[in-house]
Amino acid sequence: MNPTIQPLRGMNDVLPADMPWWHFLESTAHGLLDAYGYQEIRLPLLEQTTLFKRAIGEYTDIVEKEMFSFDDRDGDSLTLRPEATASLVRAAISNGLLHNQRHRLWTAGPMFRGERPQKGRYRQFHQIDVEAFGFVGPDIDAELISLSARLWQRLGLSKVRLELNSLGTPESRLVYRERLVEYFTRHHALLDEDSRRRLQGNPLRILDSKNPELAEMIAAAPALEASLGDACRAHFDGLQQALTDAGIAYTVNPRLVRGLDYYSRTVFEWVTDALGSQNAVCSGGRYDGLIPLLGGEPTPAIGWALGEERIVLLMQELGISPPGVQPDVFVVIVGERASRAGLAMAEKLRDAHPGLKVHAGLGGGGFKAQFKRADKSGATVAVIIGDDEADRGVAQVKHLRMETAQTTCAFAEVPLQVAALLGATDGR
RNA sequence: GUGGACGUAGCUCAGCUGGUAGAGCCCCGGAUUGUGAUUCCGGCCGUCGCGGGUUCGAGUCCCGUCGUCCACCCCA
Repeated sequence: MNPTIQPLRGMNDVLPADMPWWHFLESTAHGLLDAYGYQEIRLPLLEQTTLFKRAIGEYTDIVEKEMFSFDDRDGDSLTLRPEATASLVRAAISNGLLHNQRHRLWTAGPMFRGERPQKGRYRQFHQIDVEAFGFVGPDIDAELISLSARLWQRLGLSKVRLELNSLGTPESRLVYRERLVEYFTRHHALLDEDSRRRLQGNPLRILDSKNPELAEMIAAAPALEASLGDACRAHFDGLQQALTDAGIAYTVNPRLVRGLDYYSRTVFEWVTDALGSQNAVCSGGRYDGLIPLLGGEPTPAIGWALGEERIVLLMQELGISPPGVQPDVFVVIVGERASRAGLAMAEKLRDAHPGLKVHAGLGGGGFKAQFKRADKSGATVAVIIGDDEADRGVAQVKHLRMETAQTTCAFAEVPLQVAALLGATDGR
């Protein structure tokens, strides 16, 4: 045997056993987005490296050390997208979607970041990403958050809570940033190593520190809220009012700052305590300034992204079982002559009832083995064909979940009998 | 990127101070030769992540490497 090949670090196979949760999440989200009037857009996985440098910020960790970048044959630097927003904005600009227009868009797929893997944090991970362009007011902020809240509700997800903050405008943030740097510089002796590093690059992130020794000093730091302008203040108030109207609970977390540079005003995060340290399952915010940065007409914009792996993990953690995918019918096939008749019967059932889930008991085995498989498959009804039946042109039809007699039917009668038994179960 | 734990059958794991691998589950077959549970019997499955070193001898010790997990960092 040849040596086996290990998968790449942080790159996972999503196995059949987990797919029901993925489908549940994706189909629920898809349905909800449709219902809210959001349109799907599909984007390339590769973009010019410049896009992310400009959008996310040249000096963020993501761009500095986590991107999968490489040169193509022409020497151009390409990057596997580390997030969707930049690509989506680029696509909107490339296709002229931003000329005095409004758009509600969503996309889903894999993202790539070269981080050290951990549970709920992978190098290839999947996001569902929702963005709205051209809406100024806090109403769209509230709609987007309501949409996410409704998604949790539909998925049966508890143990998530909403945290909210406003970062103000880039200008006011700059002023605040200076005050913060001034404050932390004054307390430089108290800062840990990480925070000293952050003081250079992204001082706002110090507010987010998990180090309990810094808690007291951080709590006394100037509050971002105080440097909010009137317009931002009103926007934030409007959002909170709308959320209260919608009955969505939230807490304002003044220390909630985002890792990406492009956010302004509203930022929010759905967090959980159930997944260890990777506690953010969905986060987003407003980024009114990003589009001109990428060469588009100034357009207000807001969006969020959820991590599919984290949601799936959380659903499993909470014991949420997705809708089953059990077959309706299992065709028990035993014997040489039964083999042909069995296959034909499975097809006949599919012809007669297009939506019917039919598993054919291929692969041989005796009656005992076939019935074990039928039982394990979760099928409701078994259609049984042995050599005996094949010779006589009949099949046995048996309900596997109810104590009723097994009946013998001519081949032609089988679809009807099957439908009758399924009807007895769930009113189909 | 930093610190730590770990990597033995498809899965969960055992294997003490080094002497050439075990259990349970799963799967397959059988228990009056055509029917799903339980029980019982039998069977299949591993180059002990990979590479090197020490040793008469390594799953067991050492080094390297790849991967997983946890915390930090970062973030979905």
